[in-house]
Amino acid sequence: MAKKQKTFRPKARVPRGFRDRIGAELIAEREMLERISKVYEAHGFDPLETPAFEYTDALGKFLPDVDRPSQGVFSLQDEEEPGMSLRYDLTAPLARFVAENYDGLPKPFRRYQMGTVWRNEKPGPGRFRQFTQCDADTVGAPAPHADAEMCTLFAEVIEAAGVARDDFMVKISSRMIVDGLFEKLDLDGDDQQQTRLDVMRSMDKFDRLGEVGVRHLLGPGRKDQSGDFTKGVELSDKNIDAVVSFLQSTPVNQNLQGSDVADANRQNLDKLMRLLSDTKNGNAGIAELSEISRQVPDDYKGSVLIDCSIIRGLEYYTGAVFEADLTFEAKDDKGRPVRLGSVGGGGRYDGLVKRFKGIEVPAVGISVGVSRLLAAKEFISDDRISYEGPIVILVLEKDQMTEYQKMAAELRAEGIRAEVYLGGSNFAKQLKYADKRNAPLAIIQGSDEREKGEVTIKDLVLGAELSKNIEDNAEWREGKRAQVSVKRSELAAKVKEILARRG
RNA sequence: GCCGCCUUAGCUCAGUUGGUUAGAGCGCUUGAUUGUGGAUCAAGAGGUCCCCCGUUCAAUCCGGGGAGGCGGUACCA
Repeated sequence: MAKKQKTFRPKARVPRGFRDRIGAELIAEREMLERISKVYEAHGFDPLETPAFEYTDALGKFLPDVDRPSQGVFSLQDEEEPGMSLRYDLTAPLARFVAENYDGLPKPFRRYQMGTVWRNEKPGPGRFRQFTQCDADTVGAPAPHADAEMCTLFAEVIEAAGVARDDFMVKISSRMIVDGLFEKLDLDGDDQQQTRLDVMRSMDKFDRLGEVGVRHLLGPGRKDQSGDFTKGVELSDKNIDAVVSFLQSTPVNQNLQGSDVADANRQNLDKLMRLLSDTKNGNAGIAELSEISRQVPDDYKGSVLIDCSIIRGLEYYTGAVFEADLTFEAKDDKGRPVRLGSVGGGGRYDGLVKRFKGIEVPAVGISVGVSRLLAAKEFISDDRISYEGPIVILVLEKDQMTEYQKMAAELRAEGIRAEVYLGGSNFAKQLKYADKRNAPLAIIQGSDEREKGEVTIKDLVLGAELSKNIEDNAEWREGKRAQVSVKRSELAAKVKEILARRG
């Protein structure tokens, strides 16, 4: 009783949190990366490539931690010690590279790097487990000059990526002034590390949860709309007031531009002075922020805003922190407002190389989230990113294949994408194929044309335009206005002309 | 990780108060309009009703578990 053997068919599916990308999206990303790296190179940064894998112990200062075993990192299960993991950012590999090659590198060492990173986290909308980052860092240069350059660089890069200057803002703050705040609140004891972390986490949510939400988090705790409860930090009312007041140094939801930014920065620094001038860290932080913003070139002063609610990388950054935010309003397909938010971050991390070398090496850098920028650009320009397919040369007579290939070669020689139809279908199907490929033109040579020494060039874009006003099939077929016949020898020149006419 | 909602054709969704052949629109395939995309017309393909277990004479529908998706929240170097 031979039962039919069931053949195993794996389910064809992309792994959770990952995605396939094709055509237009890849081309758009490639162009954006090219423009970004041009800016980095113009500033003197050299390209660097490091492998996708690093030894796990090189990856981060939280890894492999006891209480959080490799959380968020894809690791190989292997006998090998210390084991390898996919990099989750480009900064840790940079620190490793600098430590490994320290003696031979020019100092300061300035490199940019674009590459894929992986994070083993729960995916969300616009949030994937594999994505591209584009970083620039200066290693071995102290504040504030290098920090000021990073602010300018950030603005230049985002502008180069295609976002208008009024549509984004580089926000800066400093970990030192937050430390100043902790001094002021008597939270600077060695035994209060955890409290400081919790307070910073709460502060980081200011833009999303607002004053009320943050007050709950700092106090008794907060219940979200699904009924889930987040434990609070249980600060005193007086301290909560102080933290909130600190966060509100910069007015939120107010689109500042140009000289307004300079005013806001001045007011902000004044306020910080009143609040924190009697603290050691606060003073140092204020001086540094003030100097950084002073050193930003006039041209970009309107794009660099001091904003104390910027927190970022809790245990990571030691000085300035940056964040690039999009400031324009966007709506999704259903007309609901969309929070576009941050398209990049960065800051000063003076402790990273120390993990490897034991010596303090000051470093500062930025990281641009390329996919976020791409998504944002789709909101800016309403028309979807689309690109033209190749010109398709139809095959009407199979024995003329060599001739068709010759036509394609002639077009390619002029720098025009062209391909000969390689399927097995009839005329109408071939045109349908060309249509689906988004081909601008189709090249037609059947026996009629061949005998006259001609080719027909059909303008598919114009044809689609004309068809809108035609209901009748006979008229649609007869009215061959969207095509011209030219001498065979003039093919390439004529195609070029038609494409140029359209722009 | 935690909380809530959802899962029926390639896509968007109907539907079955538990019953034999599960539907629509769009898309797709084929054909007609004698060598022209669109429109029109005709025909057709496509489903383990997310998966597993249970209740039942009978489960796409009820119960339990799991997976995936969406939203919120936590973490985010």
